[in-house]
Amino acid sequence: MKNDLSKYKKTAKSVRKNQIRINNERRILAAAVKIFAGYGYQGATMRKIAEEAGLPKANLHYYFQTKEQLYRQVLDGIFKDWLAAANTFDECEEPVEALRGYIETKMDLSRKRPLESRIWAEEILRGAPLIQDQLEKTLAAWLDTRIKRITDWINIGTIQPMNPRILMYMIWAVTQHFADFESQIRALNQQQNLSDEQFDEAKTQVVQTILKGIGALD
Amino acid sequence: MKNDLSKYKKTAKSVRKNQIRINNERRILAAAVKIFAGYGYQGATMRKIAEEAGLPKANLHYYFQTKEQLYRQVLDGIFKDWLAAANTFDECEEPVEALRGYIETKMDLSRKRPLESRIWAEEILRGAPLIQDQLEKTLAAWLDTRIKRITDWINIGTIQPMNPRILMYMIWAVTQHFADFESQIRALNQQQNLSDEQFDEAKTQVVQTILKGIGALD
DNA sequence: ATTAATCTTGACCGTTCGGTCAGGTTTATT
DNA sequence: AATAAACCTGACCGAACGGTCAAGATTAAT
Repeated sequence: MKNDLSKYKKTAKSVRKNQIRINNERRILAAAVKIFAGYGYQGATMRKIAEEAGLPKANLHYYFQTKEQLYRQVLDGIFKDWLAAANTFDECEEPVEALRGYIETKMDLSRKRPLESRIWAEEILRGAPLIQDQLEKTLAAWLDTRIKRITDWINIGTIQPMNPRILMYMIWAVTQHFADFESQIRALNQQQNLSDEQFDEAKTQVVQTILKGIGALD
Repeated sequence: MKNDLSKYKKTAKSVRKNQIRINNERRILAAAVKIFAGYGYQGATMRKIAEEAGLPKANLHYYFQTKEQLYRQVLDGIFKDWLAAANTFDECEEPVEALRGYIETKMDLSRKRPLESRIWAEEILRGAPLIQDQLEKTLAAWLDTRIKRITDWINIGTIQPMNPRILMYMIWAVTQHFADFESQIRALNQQQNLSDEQFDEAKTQVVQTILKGIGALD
């Protein structure tokens, strides 16, 4: 009994971890997102991340053995968010509303989490050295099932014939552009970030243009 | 006379430069494009660029005093290409053909010069620290005049009402995506880069979707 | 043929990087 | 109260970075 109890406690602890550990890992990861997004993987330094987190540099290495491991955990978190947003694609049976919902969710994600979008973009830009597996397996599988859905819509004549894969590329490109190229958009908008109203207008126009462009509207 | 002659020769020389200098600067710039595109500004090292160019590192510093100056010249070259492509927008009076031509030119540029596109994208991603001026002045001016043209088309009813600025963002986003996210597209295409046929299909669909999306087709 | 200008390069320098570690402190367990 | 486990951190390390420089080699001008 004594044995069982201690075993149970040990397991519970290792699963739920210590509160200190939970807190510090969160702080470090949040700081890492900011610094990786602002400077890129190579430009980011453990010193800058430590400063941002308000912790000594050696402490980072206590929780994350190497810079690469810290970066991997940041990427993992981003990928999970990405997949969560991606599943809004399946919430509607009807093509117009399914696509509209997905595009709007992706736009909202770009608006609310631009840093994460930029980290992802830089990783792809560098040839996706650390996430190639995830792209080739998880993302490819996700894309294949959605392509099948779109193909069904085409076959029953709800939307016009086209290559669904290219449609998804277009959606990703446009929605993520508002996060990844934020500094260019700002420079072309009197050095002001898009206001909520401007962003809403963009969101509406993006949805309208794409849906109309594939013959799902009008 | 002797004085005049020597002065003239000096001027001619400094304008046309030496053949050795022309050659080596070209070699170094070509190597720099490859390395900056592959590793990013911070990840690129003068050593790697020197190896790629087949020259000793110290020689790079003879032609380009600092890494930043070399990078600036690379960016300048890219910006010039960008503007040259951008001017195809003005070649046609008619909106459908003007937009089609511009989109196709941008797609071709992504296909033929993906490295340059990626360097540009990374610079924007990092907040455009070195090209903010060019964005706010040259690019903003270019965009404004094209927005006026599109607005005219809207006012005479050739294309439907919308925000031309957002249309341009969408065009940039989609066309550059095929260069900037090439490694993601490859991972989702059985680890193969798009074939010429696949790219042509993408080009056609991008043009069709956007033009139809703004009510310029069908 | 001589001089001047340009080009080339191995060796070197100060700085900063990611990462380590010993030894102290705090927290949890018994 | 005592012991163990987890946490903290200043000081340090080898490697790699951008950049420099002196001295020699090559090319151009007279």
